[in-house]
Amino acid sequence: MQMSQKVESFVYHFGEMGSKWGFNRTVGQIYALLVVSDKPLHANDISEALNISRGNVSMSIKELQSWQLININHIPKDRKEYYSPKGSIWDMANRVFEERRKREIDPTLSLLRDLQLDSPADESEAFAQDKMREIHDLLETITQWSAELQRLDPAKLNTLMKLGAGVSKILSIKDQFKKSKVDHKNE
Amino acid sequence: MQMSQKVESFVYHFGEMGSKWGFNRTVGQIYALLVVSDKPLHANDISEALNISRGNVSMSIKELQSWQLININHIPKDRKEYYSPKGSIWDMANRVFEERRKREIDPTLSLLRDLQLDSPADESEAFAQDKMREIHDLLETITQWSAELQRLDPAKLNTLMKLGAGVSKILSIKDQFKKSKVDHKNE
DNA sequence: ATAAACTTTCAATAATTTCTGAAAGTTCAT
DNA sequence: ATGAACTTTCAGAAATTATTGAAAGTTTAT
Repeated sequence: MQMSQKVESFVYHFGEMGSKWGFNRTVGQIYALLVVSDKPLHANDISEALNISRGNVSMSIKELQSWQLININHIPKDRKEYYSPKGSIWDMANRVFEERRKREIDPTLSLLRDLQLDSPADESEAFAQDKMREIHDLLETITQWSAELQRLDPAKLNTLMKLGAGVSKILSIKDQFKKSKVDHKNE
Repeated sequence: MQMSQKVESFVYHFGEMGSKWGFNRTVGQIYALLVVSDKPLHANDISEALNISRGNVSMSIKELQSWQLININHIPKDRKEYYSPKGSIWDMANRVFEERRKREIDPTLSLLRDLQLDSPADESEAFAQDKMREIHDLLETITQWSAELQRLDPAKLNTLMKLGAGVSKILSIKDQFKKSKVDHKNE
């Protein structure tokens, strides 16, 4: 399998970035390749296109499955497994956020909760525990927000953004709304 | 310098997690230590508390500076540099988001823009380019949203969350508001 | 100008992560 | 039950990333 110049740039770039997004280079490349392919690919296609060993493809596919990022398809009369990306691009982003949250935020939240449990032994420990609580609260807020954002469908989100209406604008609309209700009462 | 048991757990955990958040173990540990310390620390304090070489402390401090996460303080009559975390916990989170955006999203956006420039050579390239555009749009939306969120002060954000009002709730308020304006007209 | 008290640099080394490929495992048709 | 066509596993090799510590650099006081 030959990649076009464009696809190649994309795939390699995604490989480099992928490692910053929580999975390794190969996993990133494979996923990128699957996303821009107009048909599902089998392991040998992938191994050949990306010049990586068959074993590596197998491991990476497994990793992608653990992130729930791919589907496995079968073609009648063909014993091979064909892989394709699961869901929309928006779904992908959600999965990645979700998975990262599980791996990176949840354990921290749970540790911080534990460390709050018993009371500080002295002044400096009180200070430390206070900071830990701050971080805990922040992480919890972030977690809640991201859950909210995931609940929104992307079309709605996009329309809002395109209108130039950011969160602050929405918040001010909320204020106006409250105000407007008060005005009603005062009429 | 001796760390209390609690601080030690926190610092080591932060070290492990740090590596997932874009900086390495040592950098994470140092930052965590500075955050929970009630006074600024100098390089030897850090080196001793964390059992890492003096050189490593120097490199890591430099890294933290590049993330704009620490302040350098001086104490009269003392030649040493004393380090402390810069800004609030919320500021820290913003810095980390911001820095990661620069390193992880911006380069991708710029590549994807470039790849859109010339028109597809064939059908399959058209498909690929279309997917790339989708990803581009998504990343742009995320970037805009995160910019908006950063503009909000944390207190406001927190109050909103505590009220149980997520984004979707706010959006529905927005709808009600629009509706209410229409009602006015029809009155 | 010197020396003391620091910080920074960087080549060598250590630790960690990723990748390969041969061998073992699985599934299916006959 | 066998073998063909696949996939998975995993020990060792390769690549990458982090750390040390000695030497060089900087700053300040005298």
